[in-house]
Amino acid sequence: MCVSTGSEQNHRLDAGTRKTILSALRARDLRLTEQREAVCEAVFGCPGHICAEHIQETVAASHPALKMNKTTVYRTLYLLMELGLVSEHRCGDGRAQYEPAMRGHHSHLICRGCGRMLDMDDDLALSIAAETSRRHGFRVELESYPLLGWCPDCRA
Amino acid sequence: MCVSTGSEQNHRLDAGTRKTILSALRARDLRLTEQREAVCEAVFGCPGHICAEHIQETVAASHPALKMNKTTVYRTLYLLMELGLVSEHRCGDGRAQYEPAMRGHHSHLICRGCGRMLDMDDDLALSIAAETSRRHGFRVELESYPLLGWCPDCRA
DNA sequence: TTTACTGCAAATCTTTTGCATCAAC
DNA sequence: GTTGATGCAAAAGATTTGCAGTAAA
Repeated sequence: MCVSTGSEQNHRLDAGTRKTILSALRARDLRLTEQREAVCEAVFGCPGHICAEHIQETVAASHPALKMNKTTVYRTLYLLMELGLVSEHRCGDGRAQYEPAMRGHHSHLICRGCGRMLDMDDDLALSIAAETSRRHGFRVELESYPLLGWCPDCRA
Repeated sequence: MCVSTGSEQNHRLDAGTRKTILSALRARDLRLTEQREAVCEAVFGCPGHICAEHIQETVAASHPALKMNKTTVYRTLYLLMELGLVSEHRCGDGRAQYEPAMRGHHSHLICRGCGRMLDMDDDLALSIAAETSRRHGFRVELESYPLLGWCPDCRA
């Protein structure tokens, strides 16, 4: 199952995001090809998480003329992770989920019922992180990995 | 990588656990074969979580004469889950982890560095759930969805 | 003209399934 | 003897890798 928390948005990358990606690539003498840009559009344009297969489908829909092999999707995701631009979430059914690494500095709650993504209070997130660190020495990455559960509407 | 959080204990099943398993099987007209008993010994004798491959290794070590196919391990685990005796956690690297279901509904921390799965203090998990509910009306499912981050060893 | 990037196919790795055989009640 | 359980091999599904060809600087 691919988790996407709303309608698809296959627009272009916004200028700031594109510039960030471009300079991260340039710093390593790497290139921003059409395929890479299309993968970025899919990942950065998705409001929630997106899996490799869904990325390929999204690109196929928004760039019908562009050849896009599944291997290229995986290689691009790996590269974006190395660059620190995208984070990977391997959980649940065998499919990894991807999302922008810098998506907000706030944490999210994702409802398993309606798929809605809620923003968590920053100080709640901070206190969870602080307490987990204090007790276990473990640094949770709440910004990258949302808490899943049930929203008030779906708790019924 | 198989995650096991302590030394191996390949004893027999304790009488109470064995009886629970036996009656769950009998209630469905199923049998407690040597293979099934050996898988149960591995899972219930492991202080932490154990993966399918590690179960097979454990059984091979403790029951050298017993034939034990990987398929049987998976089928037995599936059965034990159906019976509600074992729970499965698919997270981190592609390998599912198993543990006795009645070992409490505790929550986990998964390290993005080494893939290790740590148990979270129950009262920490409870207080996170309570606070998230109080502030957002959101019921987090920490038992099913672990927190990801970095363990003490990998924080360096 | 060098070096990166892509597509294709094949390989991996974990888990599942089909089927014939075996064993428990 | 039924019916359930196992082993083996092969399939399935997601991801990775090898390699030759393509394209960007």
